[in-house]
Amino acid sequence: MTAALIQRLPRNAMHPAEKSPDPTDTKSKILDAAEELFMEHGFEATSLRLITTAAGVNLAAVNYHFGSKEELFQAVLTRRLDPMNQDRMQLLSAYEIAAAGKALSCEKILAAMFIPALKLARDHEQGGKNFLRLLGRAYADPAPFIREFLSSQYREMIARFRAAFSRALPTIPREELSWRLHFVMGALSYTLAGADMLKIISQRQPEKATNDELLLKRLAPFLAAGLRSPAAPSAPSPAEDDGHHLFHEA
Amino acid sequence: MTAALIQRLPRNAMHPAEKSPDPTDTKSKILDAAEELFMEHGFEATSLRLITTAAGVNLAAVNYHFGSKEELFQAVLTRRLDPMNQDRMQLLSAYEIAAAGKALSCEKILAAMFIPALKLARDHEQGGKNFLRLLGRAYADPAPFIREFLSSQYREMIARFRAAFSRALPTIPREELSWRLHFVMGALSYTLAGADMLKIISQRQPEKATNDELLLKRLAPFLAAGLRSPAAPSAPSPAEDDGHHLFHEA
DNA sequence: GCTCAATTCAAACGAACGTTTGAATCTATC
DNA sequence: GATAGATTCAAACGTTCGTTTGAATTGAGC
Repeated sequence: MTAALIQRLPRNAMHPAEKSPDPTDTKSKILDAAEELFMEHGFEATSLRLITTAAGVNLAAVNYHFGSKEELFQAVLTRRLDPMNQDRMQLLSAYEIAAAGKALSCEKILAAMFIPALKLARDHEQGGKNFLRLLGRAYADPAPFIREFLSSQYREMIARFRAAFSRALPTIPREELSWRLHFVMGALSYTLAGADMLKIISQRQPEKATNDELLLKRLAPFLAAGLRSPAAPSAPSPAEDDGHHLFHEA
Repeated sequence: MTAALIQRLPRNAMHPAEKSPDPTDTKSKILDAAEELFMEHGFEATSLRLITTAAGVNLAAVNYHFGSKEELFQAVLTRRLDPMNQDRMQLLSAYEIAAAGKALSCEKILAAMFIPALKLARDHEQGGKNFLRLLGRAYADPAPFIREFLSSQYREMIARFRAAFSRALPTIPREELSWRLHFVMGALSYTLAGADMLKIISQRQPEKATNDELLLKRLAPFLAAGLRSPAAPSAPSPAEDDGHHLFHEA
């Protein structure tokens, strides 16, 4: 049984040279096909046979190059998510340096989050266009290995941006800010994931609806207004009301 | 082969009397177990054997009472979603009548959306507490039958609330309002679905984080501020900029 | 207590799944 | 061109899936 642990993996999987951007090799073909199919059908509903057939490679190639279906999914995510979050943090640092010690505006911080995402949304030659929808769906996936992976991938970036927002909004208590950052991430991921749902709301053809650029351009001011809204009192006794007095009158 | 279409279904599935709230009969036991397990693992990853074992019923009972796994999932959703959306629309109507022709505030309209959801979140005896998380995940599920089902279930309610927001925010163009309503639905569903993700952001134990009541109490003012924010110009030429001038400075 | 329809049950069906295997093929190095 | 490692391949593995079947059980109406 211990012999089963010895996987047969390609050499570069052990100590990867980490430079195989050749879009014609087997690994890249698998990643491209998997990205599109995972986005379309979700993780569980996408079989390895579907992926390998679409990629034009042998079924066993996935287990050979990636080890398992789960590791393939993580590889699909990390290929674009890691550079995107690096871009976000670098952009935020650049803004902070340019501000010369002054606090950034909410819009600037949101721009540092959104612009790297937009770069992917526009990446038509690469499959980056599909990736954001896949990412948005991964957020809501209950599979533990996905949640843990995303958690580890996001931890550093979230911490950086939370500190930036904390400086931009000194009057908002820490806990309230955590909630609002949560809402920001939620609206962003849901918006990127659910272009379909827009049909229900707008009840018109979403011809330009898939234009992620326009979408984020409308989302940023919406979120900035919410972030800046005055902090509500910290709700000392929420235990026993009946739910009909939760919202202050306008 | 046409004989295969003749399903063996219980009598009340044809012309249902629609009143079986007995929580001890087979149908209810299946619905309760399915609600919890679908929430925990998602649709694809939850097997009928897991559900029927948890419910303490025979495997074939699902196909007998509901027809198929997909129809079971729809039954799980519709059992609580339909009454909740009815409550929302009735509450909105009550507010509008009480306002005597005057436009409602954003907070009031959001209250009409959130209070029925809160009622479910507090429903501890029933399994209503789990339902909201299941619903939030269903929003992001790529399965066509889920998307079509949700679309049909939400169409009427969304139309009603869009009209209400349109009256509350006369200065916001129709298209911009559609986007913002989309953001509202996104933040709401994501927030309800992803209690896990909060751990990443707050980096503290979410002891009270699962308190959906507190959660929505913070979400509503955040969204109201976003909804009320001044409408941006309608972006006449968004085609060819480089993404670095999307956000106005503060 | 018999009847008949509704429901439950154990068992099996065929299909599809992720993964593994061992041989075949490719490719660079000597 | 022989060698050795990396990669590809067809085939099969064992498991699990949703669904179906036909008999057993239940329960109300006559």
